[in-house]
Amino acid sequence: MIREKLKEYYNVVFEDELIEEITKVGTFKKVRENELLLDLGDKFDKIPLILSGAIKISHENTKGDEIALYFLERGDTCTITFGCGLQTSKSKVRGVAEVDSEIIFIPIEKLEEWLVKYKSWRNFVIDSYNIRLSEMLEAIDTLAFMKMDQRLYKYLTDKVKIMRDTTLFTTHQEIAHDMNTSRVVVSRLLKQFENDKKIKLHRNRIEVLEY
Amino acid sequence: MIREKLKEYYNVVFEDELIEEITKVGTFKKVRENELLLDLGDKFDKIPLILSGAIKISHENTKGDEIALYFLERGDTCTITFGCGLQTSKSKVRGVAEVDSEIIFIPIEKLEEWLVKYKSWRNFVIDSYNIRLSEMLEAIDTLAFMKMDQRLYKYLTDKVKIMRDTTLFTTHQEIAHDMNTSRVVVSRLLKQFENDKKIKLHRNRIEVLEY
DNA sequence: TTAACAAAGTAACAAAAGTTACATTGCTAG
DNA sequence: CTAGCAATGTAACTTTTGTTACTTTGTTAA
Repeated sequence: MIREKLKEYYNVVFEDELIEEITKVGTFKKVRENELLLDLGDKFDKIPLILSGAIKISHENTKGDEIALYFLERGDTCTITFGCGLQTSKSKVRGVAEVDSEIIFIPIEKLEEWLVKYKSWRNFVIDSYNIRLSEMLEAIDTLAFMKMDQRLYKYLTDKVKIMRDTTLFTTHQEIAHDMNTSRVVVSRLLKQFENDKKIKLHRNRIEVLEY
Repeated sequence: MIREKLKEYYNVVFEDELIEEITKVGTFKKVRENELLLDLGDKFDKIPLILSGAIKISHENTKGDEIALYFLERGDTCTITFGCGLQTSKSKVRGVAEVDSEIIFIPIEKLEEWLVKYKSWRNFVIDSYNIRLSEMLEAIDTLAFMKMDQRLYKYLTDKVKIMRDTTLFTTHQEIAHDMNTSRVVVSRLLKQFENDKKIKLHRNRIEVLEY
């Protein structure tokens, strides 16, 4: 079953031989929407390969404030956890399934072993790291240079792309939480967007008209 | 000469055989304070190994606003440039020598070649990436959760650690630039810190008393 | 010694974001 | 069909940050 899933989603990415190896040692898991995959402080000794769905990665400081960083999608892996299993260091991020998702987990020991054996794995690891660094840079960009209204609009349009649906099922409170601001601020700005005909507001639901 | 430098700074990190390889293909460079090493959009096909000094890595958006991300020090490499040489992607960051520094440059092709051959290189690359991701996370933390006064104080104390000197030779304008805020805001907060006996202000110079 | 200039100080105001408090609305379980 | 409740709307206010404009202070080169 894993073999079929891999061939479906990773056929161009990995060599046949590597797909066989992953089939041997990988474990497949379906996760439900809102399921917690990885919490802060976890010692995570598996490499996740996302087959389908979306995982929201967020970061929390010592005071308990939280901010959403980025989403993992099909073809992604969570490089930020690569450090968790190897050394004594523990996860600094949280991963929650945004929608029902399918994941294959690979034991962390294979990370290095396969770096030696498979060119496609070397590319995958390096690419994954580079993509993740880019995403972090984008998050920094957003925080450093954008005002709240721009950040919020980016949040909405990014989510539309991830969910592949112009209707977002979420609450103002949840958005505020993801952006580390207050519900009132979000409601105020969303109302502005609605007046500007960029979105349409409903209870528990936002239609994004322009994106 | 490179061999001696490497043995001095990277003896525990790299296997002897790898040090020989680096000696063969690496080029040594001394850079002066304020020298630009890597600019936005550059196609950078070298891996830098920092031997001494400090390189300030900063990020600029399309509008020209800039923000300092972190410093590279002895033992560090700039993983964020690993992507620049390989694909068509170009540098999204800028690197400027904060003080006189010594660097060895390695051709980017060696990145993958040595992943296969040397365990110490695999560890170095993975560790470097993980460290960089951590630093990025810290930058996000600072931007998302801290008020300007805390951010500024962190800026000062971080710099004291990097420079190994409690006296910082800088201007309010330069700090404002690094933090993407205005000079007036920085001056105002610094004056507060001085009143709180945390620092002492001079022209072009700040003494950090508590850190 | 002093003109010139960069750096720093500061007041006054504007804009953005956060907070409090309460009203209104829409959904759902009984 | 309605009580209860979570979600949303909104006003009023505070705090933080940014901006403008002008003054004062060191430093340096002529």
